[in-house]
Amino acid sequence: MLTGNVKLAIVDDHPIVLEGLQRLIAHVPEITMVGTFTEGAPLLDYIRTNQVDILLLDISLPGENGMEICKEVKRISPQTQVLALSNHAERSMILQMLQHGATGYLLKNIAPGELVACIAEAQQGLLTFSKAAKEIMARPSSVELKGIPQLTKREKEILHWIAEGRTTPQIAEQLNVSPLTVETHRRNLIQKFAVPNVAALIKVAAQQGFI
Amino acid sequence: MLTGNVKLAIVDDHPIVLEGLQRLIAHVPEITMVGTFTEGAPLLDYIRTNQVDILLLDISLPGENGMEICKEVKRISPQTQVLALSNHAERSMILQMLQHGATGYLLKNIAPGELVACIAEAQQGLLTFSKAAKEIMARPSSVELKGIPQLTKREKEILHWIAEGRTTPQIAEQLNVSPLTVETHRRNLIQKFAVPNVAALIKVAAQQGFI
DNA sequence: AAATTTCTACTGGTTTCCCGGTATATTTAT
DNA sequence: ATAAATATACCGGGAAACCAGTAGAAATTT
Repeated sequence: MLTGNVKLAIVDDHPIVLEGLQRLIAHVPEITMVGTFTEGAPLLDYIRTNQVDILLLDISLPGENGMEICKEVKRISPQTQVLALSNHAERSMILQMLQHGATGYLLKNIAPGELVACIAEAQQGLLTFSKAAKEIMARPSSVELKGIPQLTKREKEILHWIAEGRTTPQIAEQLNVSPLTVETHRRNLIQKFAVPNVAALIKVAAQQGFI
Repeated sequence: MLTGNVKLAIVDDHPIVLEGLQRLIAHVPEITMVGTFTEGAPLLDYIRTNQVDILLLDISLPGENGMEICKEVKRISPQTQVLALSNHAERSMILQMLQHGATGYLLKNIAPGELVACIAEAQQGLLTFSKAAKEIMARPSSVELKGIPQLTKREKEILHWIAEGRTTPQIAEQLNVSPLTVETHRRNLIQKFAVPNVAALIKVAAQQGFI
């Protein structure tokens, strides 16, 4: 599966994990470990001047944000494929990492053989997941789907325009109704989502896929 | 790969596609086609009273929103695995469908054999993609990653609290600074994202992964 | 050391939002 | 047919957001 030589880098704050991965990779001639890092900043420095094909990125570094690092990596070096490596077994976390440009998500309980297979897939420019991650993705948690309010057609319409940045008077004009009507809908939206204002409304509505 | 009997339903507005899929599935004894639909509403009625294991859902139905249908299906019948079937070859579209509870994404140029393999994977409760979709997901478009403003630490902090629904005075108190300072940061955020107000700010910031 | 960026803070004014209510047609569902 | 949900609209008032500026202190970068 692996072709040519893969330059691999790893970021993880646990030295043991770095050790283990290094030993593991040593057995695979097609993979060259070009760098191991325990923090984000040195990694970002490294990729500015060196080629890294695949990055295994622990996204739960203390005091840092794995997503930010991922985004920055892709900004500096778009051809680097980032594989998130994490204990976080939550659907929303996986989706967020993908949104930040990750090309795959591996749970830390991954088997060595599976890891190599995933690296190979990533090298070929393919999305890849560990099996456990695939299982999580196929099981939308009931928490995620619960508590999602039912919106009427009109409410969805108005929600959309609010998210676009239109004010109440502007929306009213657009829909040919009274601003007071639009305001009522807006208030109903805020109530249905149980949030204090539009800012929070847009946040939760976006999270729940309404926008 | 396929075990037992899979109850499959399809939604697609092109009769030809329905025909073709039906023919294709007829060759696979483990899959039973329990329903074909050209609109969302009849499908939703059907799943309210009948078991469907896997749903192939065309997400570009005229006058309907595939995401809404997907979300509704998962609400009514969480055990139904929804495979999005589409021509839309965009990363953001795929992510949105996953966010709405889909368990996989297949591009319409999928090979018959691959389709059956994907159905089998979905049946096992695993996330699944057609190969073309995997390729798209591994190539975050530069457009997506470009045009993303650089935010300072303070701005990120304030953005976060705005999204939580806090008002300017509340944030000021929390951070022990003047409300006027918070307002300045807020205005800088609105300017950096080139949006008219906080509602739009939260929308684009959420889309770009800041929230 | 100098330049740039970031964080801080202000004045004064307009618009919009948000809250407490109430209320009547029109659909939609039972 | 009757009940429930939806879309429409209003009043009054206080709080917050938004606009157009200016500007010094602190931290960072060059």
